[in-house]
Order: sequence, then structure tokens, then C-alpha cells
Amino acid sequence: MYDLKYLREHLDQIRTSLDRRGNDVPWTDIQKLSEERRAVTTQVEQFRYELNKGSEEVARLRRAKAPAEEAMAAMKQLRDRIKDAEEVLRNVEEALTEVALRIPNIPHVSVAVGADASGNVEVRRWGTMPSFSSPPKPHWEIGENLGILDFDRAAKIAGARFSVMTGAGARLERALINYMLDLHTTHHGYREVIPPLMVNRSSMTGTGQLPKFEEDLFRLRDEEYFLIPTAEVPVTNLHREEILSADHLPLRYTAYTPCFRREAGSYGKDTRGLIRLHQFNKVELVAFTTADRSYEELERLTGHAESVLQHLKLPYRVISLCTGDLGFSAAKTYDLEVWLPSQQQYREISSCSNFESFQARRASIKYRSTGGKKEAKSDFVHTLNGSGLAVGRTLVAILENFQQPDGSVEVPTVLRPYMGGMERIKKE
RNA sequence: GGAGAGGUGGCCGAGUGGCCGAAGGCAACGGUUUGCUAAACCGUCGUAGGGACAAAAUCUCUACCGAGGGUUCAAAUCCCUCCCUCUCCGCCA
Repeated sequence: MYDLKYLREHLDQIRTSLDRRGNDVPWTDIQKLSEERRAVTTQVEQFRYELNKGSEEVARLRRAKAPAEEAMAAMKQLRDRIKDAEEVLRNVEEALTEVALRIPNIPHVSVAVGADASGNVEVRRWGTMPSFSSPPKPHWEIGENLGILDFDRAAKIAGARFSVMTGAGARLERALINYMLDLHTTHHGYREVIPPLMVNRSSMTGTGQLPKFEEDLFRLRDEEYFLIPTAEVPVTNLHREEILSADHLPLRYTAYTPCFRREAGSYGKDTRGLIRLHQFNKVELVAFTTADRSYEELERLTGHAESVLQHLKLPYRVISLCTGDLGFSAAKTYDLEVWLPSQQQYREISSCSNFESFQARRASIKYRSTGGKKEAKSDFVHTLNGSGLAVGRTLVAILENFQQPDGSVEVPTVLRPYMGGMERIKKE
């Protein structure tokens, strides 16, 4: 979100930039409200100035033991006018903030213009697709045959779009979490975090989920808590309303959390298996940088997510999302898509984005340079995040890509230490 | 859940109605001096919004002492509601 002053002064520029992505922003309302806000603000401040002067006058008269009734009466009237003007100002600012929070981020210049996912650009591919003598099975079939996935019981105890993993399946999920965390903390320089899984409204607003996407979130009935849809929310908000020291940047965090999503509006899509669930596990990467280094950081962070797939030997491709497919808060996004043999297509397994200062403005996350000269001016950080990776979908990819003719699944070498040395998952 | 205490500038901490955007200290930054991995002294030192200026520098006004209301000519200070933190008791993993 843009601060209201910046918004007023750069309205046309912002509007033009956002034409590159579809948007439904009420620009004329914003312009009108912005101007009204400025006018009313000036009026209120003028009144307050008079009031302050009048009050000082009263104080002076009283000290001099002179009668002050007349001045006091005048100020009393002025105060009523101030209250009216303030009421108007409050309403205008509220209305303006409400629409301002719904303005999406401006895409980076390197992002291709396009209306929808068909305009996305493939950046690169990695790995070789496995070949099969008979048609490869979908992961739910493999998992149920092995007795490590149980969707029937998941539906019984919770409902549709939930999963139960058991035995080697549960262990594989846990192995993936530990492997990813170890890789990112030990080799990629991230600091591990275990955050709350429920957060307040301010945090959700800070990272951009609210106010526009409330219907995508699970919310507690009696308390103002939301279940996190991604660890991006609590981890980015770690530094909400903070001013960071420039020598501590970049800050890099990784967090494993379950994620909770309503998946409203996805009826009929991916109804079977682990692809689209109300609850899934994810290892997230989050970075805070200065403006001049954030795109370098995006490449680096994307590379960190890719390295997980490479170590697991899972074929994938990297997609740069076009303007029409870009998320609300993102300026640029790379999606990592893993190959799923049963579907004969690539499916999203990670999404790595640079939000530039979009979230930092909403959440008020700044940095101040300490070294050097006197310019101790603070500025907004750039925030980034990416999945490193979605754990459930990684498990899907392993089951499908490494399925064997006898129905067993080969365990990727790097995971074996985390699986007690197990090389194959066989029917128990 | 019960009882109590408290939330002030980057940090600590004074301040119970006007001259308080806020003493003092620490930290930071600039400078002076001496010099030896430092001290002393001087100065600067919050954030945001409005206006003036072509713009920067600068000047000026307004707001902010957890948040939001209220009382008053005037609120960090009095009243109400909420949020958060701490202590003790209870309960609990």
C-alpha cells in the first residue's frame, strides 16, 4: 500500500503502472477522497492552531489574575467546530485507507504483460523425466496401495481436502521437513523460526491477505484470530513496526509450519490426493533486504528452493508469472513447477516473490543505515519469500517420479538418513 | 479463571491539568582536544501529516507519551472501554 500522501501525488503514475495487470481499483474515488482529505486536514489544523493560541491566552490571563471568561467561551465554540471537522476527516481517511489497502502492487518492469496464466514465461528446465513401461499411477493410488495415505479416514475425521499419512508416509513427510530445514539453515544461511500458527488482523493486513482476501482464510469464531495460510505471514510480521539496522540486512529466515486455506472457489479442482488441501505442510523462506539488492536476493532465494528439487532429483521448470497472473502483493514471482508423471504436466511446488516495499509499507518495516555519514534517514525494506518447498506436493512428486513396477517407491538418497536408512517404501 | 502492578522518544527513566514533544542518563552521530586500542568537553540527536519554496536545504503549523472515546478554554497527567506486559494464586502440556 502507498501512504496517502504518495498516493495523492503519484496517482496517475501508479494507475498507469497498474494497467499492466488487471485491477478493479476505483481511481476516481481515490482522487476525490485524496483531495478532500487534504482540504479537511488543512481546515482542522487551522482550527487547532487557533485553539492552541486561545488556550495559551487563557493561561496567560489566569496567571495575571485577569478575567478569562470571554476567551474561554470563544474557545468552547471553536472546539465544537473542531469536533465536526475531525469527524469528517476521520471518515474521509477511513474511506481512503480502505480503498488504498486494496490497490495491488506494481509489477516489476521485467515482468511480461499478460492477461492470465497463458502469458507466463518459462525461464528454464532442470532434470530428466522418468520413463515408465506401463502408465504411471497417480500418487493417491500409490499411497493407498502402500498403506501410507488414507483419504477415507481423513474425510471421516475432518472432511474433504484433508489427509492422513501413516507409517512410512508420515515419516517421509517428516524427513522432507527436516531435510529442507537442515539444508536451508546449514548451507543457505537462514535462521530457523517456529512462529504462531494463528495471527491477528494486523499481521494479515501487513502481508496483504487482508482486507481483500478474507474469504480465503480460516478464522476463529469467538476470537479475532486467523489461521495462517503460509508462514510468510507470521515470519514477515516478526519485524512489523520495527526499524532494522542496515548492517543486519539481509535477514533470512526459514520456517516449517502447517498452512491453512479455505480453497473457496476451487470446487472440482484437484479433488483427489494431496495437491490441494485445507491443511498442508510447508517450509518457507523469508528475506528482508535493502531496495538495491532485492532482485539479486530473489534469484538467490529461488535458487535455494530449486536446490531442494535438485538434491531430490525431481525434474522441474521455472516460470516467471506475467502481470495478469501475479499475486496481489508481489512485484515479481517465479513459480517452481515439478513434473508429475501421472498428469503428464508440471505442477506448482514453490512460489518465490519479491514484494519490494509493498508489505514493508503496510507493516511499517524500515531500516536505517548506521555506518558512514550523517544520513541516518530510514527507508522501507524490501521483503521476499518463497516456498522451500511445499512438503505435501514434494511427497507427491517423489511417489510419482520414483514409483517402481512392483508398486514400491524408491527413497531419494539424500532422504535416507532421515528415514532410518530406508531405501524403498514397500507395502507393509 | 482470581488478585495486583504497569505500558513515556533507539534503550533506561522523570514527569498527576497550562510555560511538556516531554528533565536526566545511556547509546548513536558531528566536532574540539589530548593521544595510544580510551577519556574529557561542546554540539546534534523521534515519527508522521499539512503549508511555504520550481526543487533541495530550510522555515512554519498540526498530531503522536499502548489504542480508541470522553471531561476541560487547555490532557502524558482526570474519567471510560479495549489491547499488551509483569507478579502472585488456581489450573494445565
